[in-house]
Amino acid sequence: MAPQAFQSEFVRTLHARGFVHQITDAEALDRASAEGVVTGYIGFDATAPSLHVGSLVQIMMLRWLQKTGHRPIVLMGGGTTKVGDPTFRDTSRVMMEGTQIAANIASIRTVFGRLLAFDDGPTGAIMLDNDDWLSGYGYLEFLRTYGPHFTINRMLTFDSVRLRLEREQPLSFLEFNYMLMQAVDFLELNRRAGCRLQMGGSDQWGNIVNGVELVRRLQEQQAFGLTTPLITTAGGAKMGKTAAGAVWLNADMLSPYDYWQFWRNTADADVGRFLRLFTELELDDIARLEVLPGAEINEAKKVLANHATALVHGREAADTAAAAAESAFVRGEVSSDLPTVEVARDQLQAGVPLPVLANQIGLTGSSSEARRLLQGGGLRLNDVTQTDVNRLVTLADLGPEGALKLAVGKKKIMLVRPA
RNA sequence: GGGGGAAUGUCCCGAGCGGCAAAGGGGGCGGACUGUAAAUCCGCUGGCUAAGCCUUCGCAGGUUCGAGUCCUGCUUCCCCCA
Repeated sequence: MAPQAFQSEFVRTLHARGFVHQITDAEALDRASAEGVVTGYIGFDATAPSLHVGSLVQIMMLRWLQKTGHRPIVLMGGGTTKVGDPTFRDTSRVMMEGTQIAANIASIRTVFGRLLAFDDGPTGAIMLDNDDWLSGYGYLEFLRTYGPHFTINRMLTFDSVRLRLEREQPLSFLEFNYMLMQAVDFLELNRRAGCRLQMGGSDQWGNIVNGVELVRRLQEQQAFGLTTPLITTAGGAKMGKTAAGAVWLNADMLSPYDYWQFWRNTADADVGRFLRLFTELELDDIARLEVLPGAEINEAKKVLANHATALVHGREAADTAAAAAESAFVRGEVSSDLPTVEVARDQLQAGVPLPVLANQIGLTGSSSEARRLLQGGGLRLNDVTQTDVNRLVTLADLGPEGALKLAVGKKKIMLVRPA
């Protein structure tokens, strides 16, 4: 079916913006979306206190779902996280404690408040936790109820299982059951909230299909699955990893400034694709931006950074980050919006070896790393490249604004103030 | 139950006759060149207020001046036989 032929705004939009990898029954989903409100869900792991940009594609789909007149469900995997999703993982995941999981869910929840409209209307978003039903099942009950609907023969054919076995890596029985739990999630959501659509990354296809089938068998109703392509950078790398670690969505784990920088540093070749996926700009505008020649493409990257940051952190934080970047990179000024760390005045009075200070404020991962950077000419104090490992930093290094600027490379910049 | 293999730097893959902070890649970071891009070239890629000290090769012991390397036991995985 050609993209233009889609009747529903929902399917048409996702298609046009590059979200769609596979759909279980595209025509039927399109029809259902054109006829009325479709309730759809995406499951999120609760292994960390924040989601990262790897989940952003999924989040954007929930936004579009709601924007185009349907109802999104955010399903937190409180129950499944106790088991650990083995899908396309080489090694088993560690099991997590309930209290930790609950804390993670609470933290993740804060991000969704800005991204989706949670209200009582027909398209109001809702958030659920699969622990609510999964932990309630008794073993025999679960086996009797759902066991008959799955065959080992079939389960072994799913790539997620097959590849693990082929690579001769262990797959525990616990993990093997993961796909059953995810299928049951879909069923429960169908019963509780009339959910008919599950979306996810392409690696979730097998799990999603299982859910679609379970709903069809037990509810005698057609359900849909939709997966996104794996989003990689033009360099072929999985998206969202930087030296500093994952690109978190929670501001307390990655500052809006760094988040803005992440998008600003997008490779030329990725700009158009990312604008379509991670902003809600009109496609016509994006088409204009992505073909900007040479260095002008940087304007498109700023637009991308502004919009992407505004979505997650708000307009104000995005503007602040953009302004800080402008002053730091374009004018080379010390901006108070740069990440700032306070250091005891006494310490500066006495003098601190530069590598020790760099490590102390978290600019580098270790003082040894700082030393190496220093020797390689990669560390600057107040914009002057330093090479002396024994350089002492003192109060004399403070600038007119009472702060000193430490930078690793061109992009990792921090301010130090005495306290 | 019996026999044979495997586990290496907390990103990954992977070499390693008893002298090892441990070859070589990939990835990442820094530098040069640029446009806060890509490509290319060069450097770095255990920790420590550091000419020194400390910790690393699945786990626990042992032999030795000295163990990733040899011996014993254990754990996990793979293969063959039953």
